[in-house]
Amino acid sequence: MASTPDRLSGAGPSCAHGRQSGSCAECTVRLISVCGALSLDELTALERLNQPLVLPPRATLFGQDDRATAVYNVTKGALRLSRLLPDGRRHVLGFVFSGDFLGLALDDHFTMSAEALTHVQACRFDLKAFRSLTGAMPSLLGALHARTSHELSLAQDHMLLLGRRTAEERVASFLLGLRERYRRNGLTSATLELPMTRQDIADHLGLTIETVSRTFARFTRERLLLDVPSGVRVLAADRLERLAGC
Amino acid sequence: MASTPDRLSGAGPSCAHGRQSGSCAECTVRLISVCGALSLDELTALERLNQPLVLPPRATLFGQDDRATAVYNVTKGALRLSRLLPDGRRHVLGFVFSGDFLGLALDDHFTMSAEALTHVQACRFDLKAFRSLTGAMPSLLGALHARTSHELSLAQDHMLLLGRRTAEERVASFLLGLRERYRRNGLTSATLELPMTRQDIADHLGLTIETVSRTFARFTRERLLLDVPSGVRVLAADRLERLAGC
DNA sequence: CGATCGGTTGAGAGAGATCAACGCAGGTGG
DNA sequence: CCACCTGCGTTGATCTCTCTCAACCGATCG
Repeated sequence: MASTPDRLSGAGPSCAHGRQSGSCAECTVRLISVCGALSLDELTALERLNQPLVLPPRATLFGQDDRATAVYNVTKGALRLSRLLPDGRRHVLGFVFSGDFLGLALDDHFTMSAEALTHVQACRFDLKAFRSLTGAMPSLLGALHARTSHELSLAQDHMLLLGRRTAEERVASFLLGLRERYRRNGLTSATLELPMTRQDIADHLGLTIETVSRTFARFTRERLLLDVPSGVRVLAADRLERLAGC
Repeated sequence: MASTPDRLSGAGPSCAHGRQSGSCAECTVRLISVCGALSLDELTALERLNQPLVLPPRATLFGQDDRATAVYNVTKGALRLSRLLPDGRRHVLGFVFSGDFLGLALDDHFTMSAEALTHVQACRFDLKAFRSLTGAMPSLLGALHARTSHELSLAQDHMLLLGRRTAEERVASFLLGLRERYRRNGLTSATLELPMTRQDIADHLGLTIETVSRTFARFTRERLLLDVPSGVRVLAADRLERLAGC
């Protein structure tokens, strides 16, 4: 089946997605991104700093403990944010999609790595230049702060999930959260693309790959999900919501 | 249960408490707080907004879903930040001590409640006034952003703990984290005050009260800790660190 | 065609949850 | 002063959900 909008941006023939060819003002992700907080003048200033980049799947945008020299705005594709422990255990902090901003580090060093799950397009901004820009643009700083606060809130939700929820609730909640996110980004398809592996999901939900696999299998067996290539289709969102437990 | 023994008692500005006698410039927690980012002039402007308040133990500073009308800077005591789920499960997001700033909400509504564990003193700032102040003071906004970013980073650490660590590692890591925190606040005693209950710790670490109690008992049995009134004394920080696993 | 990777499934084990009993301190009221 | 209650913590016995270990499948690739 030829699925509807394939990934997160239109992929139209005009190739006007992302920022590769058009200007920031025409950017498809502008309104859902931090850039949306800027005036046209400010946008132009920001645009001068933009160094467009593309990444193939599996490429690393930045690594844990790397020196932070830039911030990024993703315009196409998906990335995985993860932390590795000395003993090999891994935690996937989350996934990053079109319109998401990333790269803010505490003390000029990243505490996580970002790896492309798909073909990725992003705007790169040199950190120093970006810093001086935020200094001159309170609205940009405000937008960044709002975004960070929002992420903190999401992190708190996730802590509750990790600390108090069963495997079933975690997977259901993950799927619904992803759906909601795609929806906010303009993708309303019932088919959930899952660019990440089962292992990624497991490391995100604090489970093992086997438990994730079994839970997906059970959901499919119980007609909550339908397996489709490169993702799943949600058949019974209401029942899934009940399972997720709020 | 949601019974609140003492609701935030009206603390008149004339009362001799809060950060009362001294000025912000002399405040003991200034240097470890957001106020540290301000110039003296800015500090004076902030100080005019300050409504000092005190809370007895068990009092609620603000409740989950309350309308956010103020932000706070804790100058004395400890509070617990928690979220309650419809089904009764609770998650303790963390604990707040002297020098900590709290009250930032996403959309003017809190997503958590804050309850005093001890006698608490805090500076209250009306949200509207505080907002207009941050608008005029980029340095304050920057300090807030830095703080939120730091909290996000802590939340990410905690996610890893909740998702991938054993009960023993969680408790050890909790104790060391608390010790480090006290230390940064100038408290170097080997005795760790534990103003929170075992249940609070359990809800913070994603464990049950029984598991927390058993783990404390094991640590005591193995001479890692010594029970003292209202806390513990760390006897073997090195071994505790090994148990915490980085 | 073997090798590798991602995913699935089964059997058994174990860490932590659950259920239950009990101890102790502080408060309250007779 | 004692009886009673409540909140907090500890400890024991048992259960169960998830992990661990292992085998296997299909797709992809050099």
